[in-house]
Amino acid sequence: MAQSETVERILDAAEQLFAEKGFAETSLRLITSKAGVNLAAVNYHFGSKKALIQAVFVRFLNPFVSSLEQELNRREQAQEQTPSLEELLEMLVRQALLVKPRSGNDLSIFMRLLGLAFSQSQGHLRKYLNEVYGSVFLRYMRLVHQTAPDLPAQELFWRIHFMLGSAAFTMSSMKALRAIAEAELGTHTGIDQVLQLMVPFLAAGMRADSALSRVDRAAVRSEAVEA
Amino acid sequence: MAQSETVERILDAAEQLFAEKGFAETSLRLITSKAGVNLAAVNYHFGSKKALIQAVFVRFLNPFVSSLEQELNRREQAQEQTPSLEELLEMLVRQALLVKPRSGNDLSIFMRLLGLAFSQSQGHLRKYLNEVYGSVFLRYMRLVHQTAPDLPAQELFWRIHFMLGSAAFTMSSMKALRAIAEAELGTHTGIDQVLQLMVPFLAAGMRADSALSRVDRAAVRSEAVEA
DNA sequence: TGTACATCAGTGAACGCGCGTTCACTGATGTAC
DNA sequence: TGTACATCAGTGAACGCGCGTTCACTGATGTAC
Repeated sequence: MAQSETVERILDAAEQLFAEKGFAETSLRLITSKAGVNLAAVNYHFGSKKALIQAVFVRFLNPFVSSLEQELNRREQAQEQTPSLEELLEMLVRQALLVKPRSGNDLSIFMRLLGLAFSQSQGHLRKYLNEVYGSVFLRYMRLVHQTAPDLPAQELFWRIHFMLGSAAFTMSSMKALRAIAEAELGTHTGIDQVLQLMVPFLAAGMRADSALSRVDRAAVRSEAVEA
Repeated sequence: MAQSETVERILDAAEQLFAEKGFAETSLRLITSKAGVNLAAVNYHFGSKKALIQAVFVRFLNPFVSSLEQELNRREQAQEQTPSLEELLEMLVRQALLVKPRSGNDLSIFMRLLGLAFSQSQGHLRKYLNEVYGSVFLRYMRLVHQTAPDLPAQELFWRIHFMLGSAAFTMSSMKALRAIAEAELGTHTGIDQVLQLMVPFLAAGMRADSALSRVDRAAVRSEAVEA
């Protein structure tokens, strides 16, 4: 077998099976038999199952994150005005849709893995992803913060995680939900459409009146009226 | 041991361990040793691990759902006007906070299990919960639909699942997120506060302008102007 | 009142299975002299 | 040009482990006659 075509075959099979069944439920025997390679090859090339999981994520997150980083750089150098929340969310959607399909349903695999990374990750993965991509994530979050400068930090924190939850859950259940929608409503919805539907929902949620500072701002307003 | 105190001890231990580690990662040996009962007792009393998982959910969902059902009945008989979306969401929050604590941190266990039920359920559980609680769920959803009668059915479907995602993710990560918030922001946030923060976020998301019918309604408005 | 039997919660030990990992080995290719 | 050695991708079989489940059994309590 030509120099390490094996590695690619393992990554391809693992990526697809992880997306279908999750990490714990996918055995190395299943991966290697689907890939048509020897069982021991995973530990030979990657060292362990944990390392294989990380390698799968790196392979598909690297293009995504570096393309996101380039867009952030471009915006910074062009000194464009601070993007709106909708623009920021659509930036993510665009990067996601740009991910070059290796096979046909690659986008749905990508979605599901992204969702799993947050909801089913076992600590080691979360820690690893944070080490590798944490700085870009922070940079993006700073821009999100700028779109809601008056929101109390505490409320911003929770709303960001409400958004994250919507996205992670939707993406990890994307395939099933699309099937249900088609069966119950008779409407076929593309993955890109679902992501586009998410943008106004999340943006409106972020823009909702603060539940924490409502009292404060009412006080501020009445002071202004008195003056 | 008095008549089936064993059953309660198993349920208590299982409930807590499932919430801490998830279903697959919690072995029967761990559960029975924490409960101080014999390993074989689980299969004697429940039949299988799957049946134990279902029993755990039934025990804590039954009071929650039947109390929700009573409130729905009460509203229907009093012929109150259709509740607003905020009222509907707060109804859930209230039922959740009402769940009588068996032990100290029972509410956080309840939250986490509810979140896991959606994000980590292995089919058999989802199917079972749908059979048992599906009708109440549908009844509640019909009320949600009434708060947004003009939203296209397709968009309603997806927005409901965006809400579900926010809630499930937040609840299943509640403990970790509250710890992070406390470490990074120095603010202690109660579970009830987090749920209250979620209400305006979700309600605003549901109320956002429809991305699907935007064009249609713009057309309707311009027709009205012309007339 | 006493004896025989049935029921049932609970037990201790073992079973079979699938898992991730390890290990000695092969065979092809490259490198040094 | 030929020989000896090193490197390295890949292999087949086995190892040890923890898992859910099963099974024969115990001992207490209830029931029938």
